[in-house]
Amino acid sequence: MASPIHQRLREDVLASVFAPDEPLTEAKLTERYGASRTPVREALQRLEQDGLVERRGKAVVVRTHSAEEIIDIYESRIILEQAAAAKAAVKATALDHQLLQALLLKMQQLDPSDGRALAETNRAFHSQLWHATHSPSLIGLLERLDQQVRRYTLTTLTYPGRWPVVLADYAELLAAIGDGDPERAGTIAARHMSDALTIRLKMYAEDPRTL
Amino acid sequence: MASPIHQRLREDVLASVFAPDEPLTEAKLTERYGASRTPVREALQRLEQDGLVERRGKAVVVRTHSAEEIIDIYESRIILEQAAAAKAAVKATALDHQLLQALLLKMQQLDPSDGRALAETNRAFHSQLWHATHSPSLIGLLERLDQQVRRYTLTTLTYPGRWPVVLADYAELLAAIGDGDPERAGTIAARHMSDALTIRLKMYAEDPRTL
DNA sequence: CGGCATACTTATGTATACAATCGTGTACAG
DNA sequence: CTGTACACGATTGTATACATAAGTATGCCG
Repeated sequence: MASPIHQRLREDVLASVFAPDEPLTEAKLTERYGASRTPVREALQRLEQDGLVERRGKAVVVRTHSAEEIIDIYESRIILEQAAAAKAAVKATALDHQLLQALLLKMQQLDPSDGRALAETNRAFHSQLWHATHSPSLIGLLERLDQQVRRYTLTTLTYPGRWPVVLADYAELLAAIGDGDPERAGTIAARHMSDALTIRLKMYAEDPRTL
Repeated sequence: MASPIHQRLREDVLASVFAPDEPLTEAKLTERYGASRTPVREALQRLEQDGLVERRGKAVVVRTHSAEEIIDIYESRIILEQAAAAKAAVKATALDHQLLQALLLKMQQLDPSDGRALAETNRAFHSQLWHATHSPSLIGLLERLDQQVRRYTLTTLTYPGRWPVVLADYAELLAAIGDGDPERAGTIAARHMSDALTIRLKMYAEDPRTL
């Protein structure tokens, strides 16, 4: 399914290699990745369907999201994360729980100033949680949403005082999942994501460029 | 975005023109739609990403879902429909509300035995409701889920006694949306979708082929 | 008679040539 | 000076030829 150039192009887009208004001409990408137009076109099409790029007139450009769009995506994600946490509380296996515990432990030992590591491990934790639902459709929907905003690397994790709260939330969440309490797990997850949105909005208010 | 052959192929897949095990070779589709392999390949790729077809070994075949997968998708949809109804109660404009009312009226005047018309109008109602949220992400997620199971035309709408309940549910839902009551709207939508799942499971228990 | 290796057929993956279209710049007219 | 029309250039859309790999049938060996 995933061709090598599709992956490379996606990573480059997510890493903001291309400017928001820079046209991703097939010729340019052809040269960059050393492949012919056919696989390049296929990769572009996939990214378009994933919502990572869009056609502007004839050209394809990296897709940007307005503050409203990001809020909208966030709100949908709150819904889905709540549902996922609740379902994980019911469906998670002992292995799922142990893997999540291991990730949490790892996060507790990270350097809180290393934003990159924080974001990376945090993503892994979420992904693991999604998989603990054993619900392919939920996983698919959440991955889709996540990917659309992944380019906005400015996470809320480095916001002053946020990281310890995140760790506490996760510990609490795992406890609820361990107890098989879907309602509590869902509530915690919803509050957690809702807080993240609040912080993001605060960050945006302080400096709109951080969007 | 949507090329003509992509649309045609999708419609054919949704209309079960191809057998579940029939390999959709590019040559065959090339001949069927009178285009060359390039656009055919692009269409196949899109349908694959939409979850309508899948690669089995080298060949591409229509994707089928097990009972478990359909239940899983349904459960995710319950979540999203509840969220959408709640959000519509907050965001719907007067025009949205009128359009929904008009659709409901149309449904009330339909012949309850015309399963095809029921399914079609019902889908239109849902779609209109989604759009009343004015949330692109929610709309996108719901459309995605819907498309994945649209091929299983056996809707619950023709189940004995179901249709009047559906109409009553929708009337109640519109009242809640008109009152701007997100909680009530969400509850009604969730119950409605949950009932649909229950009926579907009952139908499946009575005759597993109806899946 | 059965299993495995090998050659062949067929379908997909890739590259490239050709066609069509869109955007742009320029020139001319008002 | 501005607006419009036309022509040219660049880029994407389509078709096809070629390369590669997967699946299959056949024949030989155990």
